[in-house]
Amino acid sequence: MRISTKGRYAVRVMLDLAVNNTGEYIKVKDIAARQEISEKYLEQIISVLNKAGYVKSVRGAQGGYRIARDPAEYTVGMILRLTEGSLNPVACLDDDVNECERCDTCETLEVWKELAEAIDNVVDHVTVADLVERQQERIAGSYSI
Amino acid sequence: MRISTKGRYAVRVMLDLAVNNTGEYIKVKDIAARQEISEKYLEQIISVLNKAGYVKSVRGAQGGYRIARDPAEYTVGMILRLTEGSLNPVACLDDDVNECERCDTCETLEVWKELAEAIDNVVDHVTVADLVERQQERIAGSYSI
DNA sequence: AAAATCCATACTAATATAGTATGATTTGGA
DNA sequence: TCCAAATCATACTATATTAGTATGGATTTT
Repeated sequence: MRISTKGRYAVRVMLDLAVNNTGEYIKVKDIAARQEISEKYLEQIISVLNKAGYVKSVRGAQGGYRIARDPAEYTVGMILRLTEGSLNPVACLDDDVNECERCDTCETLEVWKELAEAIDNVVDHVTVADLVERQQERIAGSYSI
Repeated sequence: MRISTKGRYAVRVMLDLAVNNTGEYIKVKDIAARQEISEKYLEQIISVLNKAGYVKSVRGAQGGYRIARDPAEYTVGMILRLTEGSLNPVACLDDDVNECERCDTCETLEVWKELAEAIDNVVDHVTVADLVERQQERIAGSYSI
């Protein structure tokens, strides 16, 4: 029941791009340095975000990435599903995979449904904008100590 | 974010033992047949339940297993944590593993905390007795059609 | 003694994870 | 025009996990 680095890093990339968004394009190298993630691994992850249109890229020197739309439009759930695949705790709940014969009489399936709903309810109600806001609040708070 | 067969089968074993509990000891072979799970794989899983005292065993001919205590005393969460390990979505939340240096300033950690709470809230509030009850209701309902 | 059953451990094939490595392509600037 | 800096694409790898299978020992009833 672990979220892999791929999904977690993707969320951090989106947050990083949102926080550091000035309209300029941001280099993978800079994100990698701030987030302490391997550059090359990050390239692969951000490539997924790029293909999905979550970020915009410019190639060549002075190129980089920026977040495509308003951070409030991206939920953690969207980013995780994109990079991790389904967040359902069992394959029986995935639309495409309905191979299980026992579903009609499977008492545990109901539990996995509740679990899936609980998970969705969290990740689909936190946006990248929320994370930006929380971070700014935390930084503001740390000054007053 | 998938629950493995090990954990899911363990829940089904406990449910099977609860439903079929007559005081007699139940053979792995019978559970495996009802649940359509490999006998040998089931042996490994039930062995974990046995070592934790969730089931009682008797060896030799006419031996088998029975559920140790009242089904209401076993939550799905207990069974999953026993067989799967931590249900936390990230290792940073595990008590023993606190290696991450970034935890103090990690905005995403808060999301994983909320997620962990949501997950716990589901699995810790469904007991094996609940599953037994639901199954009996479903069977009772199917007769009246 | 034989059969049935749990118990213990080793092994394996397939897949996923978390990256590295190599190099091609594009672009701004000297 | 050419170089350096960047994205883009793909292949490779080491490790761990998953989902079992295989082998045989220990125990108990018949």
